[in-house]
Amino acid sequence: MAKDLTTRNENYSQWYNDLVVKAELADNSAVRGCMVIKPYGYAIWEKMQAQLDKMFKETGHQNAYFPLFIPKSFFSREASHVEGFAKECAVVTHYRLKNDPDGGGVVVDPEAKLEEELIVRPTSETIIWDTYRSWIQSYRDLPILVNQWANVVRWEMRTRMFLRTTEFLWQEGHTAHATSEEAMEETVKMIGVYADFAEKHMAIPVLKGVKSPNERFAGAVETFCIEALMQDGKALQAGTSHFLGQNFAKAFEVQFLTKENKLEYVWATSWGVSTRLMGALIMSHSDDNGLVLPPKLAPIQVVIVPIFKKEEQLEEIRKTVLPIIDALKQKGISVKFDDRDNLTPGWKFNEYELKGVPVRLAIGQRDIENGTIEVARRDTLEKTSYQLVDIETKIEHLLENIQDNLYQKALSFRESSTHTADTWEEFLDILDNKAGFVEAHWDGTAETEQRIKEESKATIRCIPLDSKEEEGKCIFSGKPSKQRVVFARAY
RNA sequence: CGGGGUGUAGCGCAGUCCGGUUAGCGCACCUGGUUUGGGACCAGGGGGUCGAAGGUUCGAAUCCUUUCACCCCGACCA
Repeated sequence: MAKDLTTRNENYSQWYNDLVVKAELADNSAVRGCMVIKPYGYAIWEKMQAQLDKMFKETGHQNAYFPLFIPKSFFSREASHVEGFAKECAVVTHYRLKNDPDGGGVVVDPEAKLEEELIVRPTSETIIWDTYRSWIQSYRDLPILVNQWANVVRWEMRTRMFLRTTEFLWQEGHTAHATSEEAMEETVKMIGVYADFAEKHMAIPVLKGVKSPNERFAGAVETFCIEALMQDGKALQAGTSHFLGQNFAKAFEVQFLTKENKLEYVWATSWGVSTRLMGALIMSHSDDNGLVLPPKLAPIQVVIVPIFKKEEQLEEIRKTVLPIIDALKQKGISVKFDDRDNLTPGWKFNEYELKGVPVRLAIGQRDIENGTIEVARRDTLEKTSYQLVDIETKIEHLLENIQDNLYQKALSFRESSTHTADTWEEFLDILDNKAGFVEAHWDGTAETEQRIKEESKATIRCIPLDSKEEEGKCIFSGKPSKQRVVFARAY
């Protein structure tokens, strides 16, 4: 864990930004609130995509693609949906530019005004449900299990790299079902897929739960989420899965004939994760030396740094190392041999630590003579000398060990950062002095939730799926409550 | 939209208060040499409409006016 992360909250944004830039994950761009994802950052995203895509296929889903532009009128079909998104939409009003008659530049051609404005999608429920109407006639057309990889635009007032950008990359699953039960089952299944991905691949423990009505997706009947805890003690919503009921089917008139020849509205779900997961990854594991990547998502899992004085020595190292590289690649491990001669080993060590490469091998004259290689692990920064015999298996196990260790570390951090509060004073004290998750009783009303948010800046992150029934009193109103919910200050 | 800050070489910055040689430093880059087990060193070199526009002045990175962009804090955030 990065030292003093909780005490440097004020500078945490700066620290986070610097890391994103220095590790060459992304840069701010010329466009307000947008960012450039650099090749190294994108390579991590691609690994996430590949794994998620595999998991979607394994659960029976197919990919498809829908338009970027959505006619404005589509948004007004579902009342709470438009209310949720109207404030942050980019709107296309014209389709042409022309030379500025008063100067050298170009201006929007007033002649080219669109009759109906187009909205750059902030999410695709509307355009997809408008399309599904033509795909669905009978129960035999169901279920539809479709996922889209796309970019979306939300004109947020304040942005942060990866966590909240004006344009972001994501996937959005949109499914259509014949029954409520089946749709709910899908919703729960997909939040499970996300939780598995977060824990097994990103090495980030997450709480699975449902959102309070206030925090629900605009247009959803129920929103399931996974919530992760960052090292500064703030929560991050890492993924959501929504049970949409028949809201969108009714809004877009999507009906089907049942076996019994009865006309019924279709049941829907939608679920998504975004490049925000990159932010979660960075903030969960990084330390003062830079990024720490879990082996399963690291574009480079092993880097080999040769230590040499003369070209002949490099040649000798290369001869020793080539079979090792082959053997590692045979095991599906990605290896980089950094034989650049214009940088010193020390420089390279720092560079790869900054970029979070899980395992670093260093080999020089001394090692060649002894038949050894120096192995450094990024998570603990430990250095050990290994015999070259069967090195690929040892590295393979080491990578597994690092993956596991990162998860355990993050888990014990979360556990030690999860507190219970039974009074309002206790609640505020924990938020101000300890941060993290706070388990507390809530009377279940939106009014109380709102007041708590206003007075403490903390929101209900979720009502955990596994939370036990427990009699208690709401920390704010004192009214009776049947279970604890999880509060935190959040991104 | 409020409060604060920053724009000077690819990156990071000094210089601005108090106007005055040819606008400087570190990193990076190029050439040569020595180096290389935790961000090497020496020598030489290239790179700038000082965010933009207007004004004051003999003279503006520096003063005045206007404007743009970005960052941080807040409001906002399925």
